[in-house]
Amino acid sequence: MPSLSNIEAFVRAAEHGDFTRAARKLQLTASAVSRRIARLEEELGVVLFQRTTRAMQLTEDGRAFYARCQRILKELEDAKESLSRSRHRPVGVLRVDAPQVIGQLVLMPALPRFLTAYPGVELRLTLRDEVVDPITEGADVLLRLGILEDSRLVARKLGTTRLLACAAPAYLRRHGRPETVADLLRHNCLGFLRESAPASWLLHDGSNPLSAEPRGTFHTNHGATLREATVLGLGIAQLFDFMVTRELESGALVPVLEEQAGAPRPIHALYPRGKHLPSRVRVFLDFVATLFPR
Amino acid sequence: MPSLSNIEAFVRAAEHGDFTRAARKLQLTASAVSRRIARLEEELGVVLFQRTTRAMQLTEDGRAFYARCQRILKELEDAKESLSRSRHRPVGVLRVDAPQVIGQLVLMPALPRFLTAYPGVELRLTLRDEVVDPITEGADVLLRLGILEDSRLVARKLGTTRLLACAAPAYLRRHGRPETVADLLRHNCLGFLRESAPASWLLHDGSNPLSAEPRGTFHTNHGATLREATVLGLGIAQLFDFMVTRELESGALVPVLEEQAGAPRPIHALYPRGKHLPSRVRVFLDFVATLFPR
DNA sequence: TGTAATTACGGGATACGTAAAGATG
DNA sequence: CATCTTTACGTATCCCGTAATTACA
Repeated sequence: MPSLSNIEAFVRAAEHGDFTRAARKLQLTASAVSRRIARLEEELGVVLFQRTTRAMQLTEDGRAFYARCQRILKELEDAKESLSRSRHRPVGVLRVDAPQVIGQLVLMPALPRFLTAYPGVELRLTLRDEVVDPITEGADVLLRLGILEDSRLVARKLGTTRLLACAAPAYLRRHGRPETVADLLRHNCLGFLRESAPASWLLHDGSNPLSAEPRGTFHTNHGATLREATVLGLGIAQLFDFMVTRELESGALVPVLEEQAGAPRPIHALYPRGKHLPSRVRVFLDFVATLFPR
Repeated sequence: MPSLSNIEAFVRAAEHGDFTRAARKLQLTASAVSRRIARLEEELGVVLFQRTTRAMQLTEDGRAFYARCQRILKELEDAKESLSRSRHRPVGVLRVDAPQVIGQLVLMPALPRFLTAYPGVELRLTLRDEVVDPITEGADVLLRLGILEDSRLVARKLGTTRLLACAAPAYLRRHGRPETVADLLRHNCLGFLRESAPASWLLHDGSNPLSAEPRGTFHTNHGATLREATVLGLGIAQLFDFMVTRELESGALVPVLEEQAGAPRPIHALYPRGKHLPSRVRVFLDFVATLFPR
């Protein structure tokens, strides 16, 4: 791999047709430029300049290489330039939209760290589970569970999550522990309300995915509340793993039908395609990427 | 200017998502990779990776920079690759076509140096002054005086030349020295035969270019012979400067009407546009470029 | 607890500037 | 003769590897 500083010396020398002037441009001595080019020639195994002791001109190899190097140097300049635009201290309004459970249970606990690190940022966090048009919503970043196809958006995967059926130990002592999906019919299955109807549980039976309707005595559209109901022993609920990390550790909840749990779903951050991202969006994306285990 | 080795470390690390594996690929230690990336980040003033002590992932800045660097590295690879194809020892038939005077008086004296340097090259040199189609001719390189427009060819400028009116001192003693263009009518002006008619002399009178018909008693289509006729005192002839360097130094010829000499004309080497040049062509182009003073 | 990134340290290679030499227009 | 490239030499810098440290899974 040739060194960039050598290439730079070569390009400047080719431009000026003169090592001495190239050296001035590069804040170096002519001696250094001469040696850089000699090193580059050695590395490439090719003569780049035809020299006399007084002057020099490009060889054909030199011409071909020069044209390419010029482009490469320019592209590198561009790459640096586009980064430098991102070095501003992030400021301004940042609109983030997320599902309630993620917002309340994952985002919120970590937010003080983010807001302290970037005091110039004003975060407007909307939490809701209805699917609305993300663009007309006017959000800068959307967090979404599962797969969302939208060619206007770039999806950055943050991690994966699974729905786990859980229950309180007290509930299981009273009602027994379901061992098959069919057993669920004899249990109080709590559902997450979507469009005012409980959402189906997603499971699988060996090889095939299957869904089961939660026919229990309590349903809510509020994730944290559903979790509390489960902890209190009201029944069995399907909850996202990140919602119950602490409860599983402490034993407040235990998993049920683990082998029949549904497929893992990705968690994505979505943001507009194309144009250069404002700093506040960039740093927020980097921030949320730290919140989900790989 | 960031160092390429740092960029390379960054790209490999981004590809593998892992400093340790990147280090293996690069035949380095993880420590070195870590420091290279740290240096790069410092230079750019930007964080490229989000690290924990056990893992790392790209930041948004890192992603943007990665995409560009990948392209840059690939282009550099290509540039080296195209050079390496030129490292073969030049061999094969090289067809060169040139005007007679250039061939005989400039090329020929230097040819031993070229042919000794590249013993694998078989040079077929055609000398003629008729303008024929250069492509159907099948030449690899054409040397041409003046401007030749042909979009199928690349023109590389080798130098410039001027037509100088010259005469032998003995001739001038006998016939006097012309001081104006009009004086030429009273002199024996020797012409270069083109299409069996003497070519006009190209001069200028102060600001405007003008041509004069050489109405003398000897004309030839053979440059060296025209020069010899002039040295022998037959008359005045317009000769290219490179034809008479030695004669002017030795005093065998002296310039006449120097102020009225025509405009300098470029000397070009022409070769096919596009495709990769064979080594024999490349080295010949570099060789002829040394034959004419800048 | 093991693995992976980081840091401290010492040695060695590398690349610079100064200065002198060589060469060409 | 002046200028530009190259080379010789001494030095300073940079960068690597080894090994110890830290932190996360």
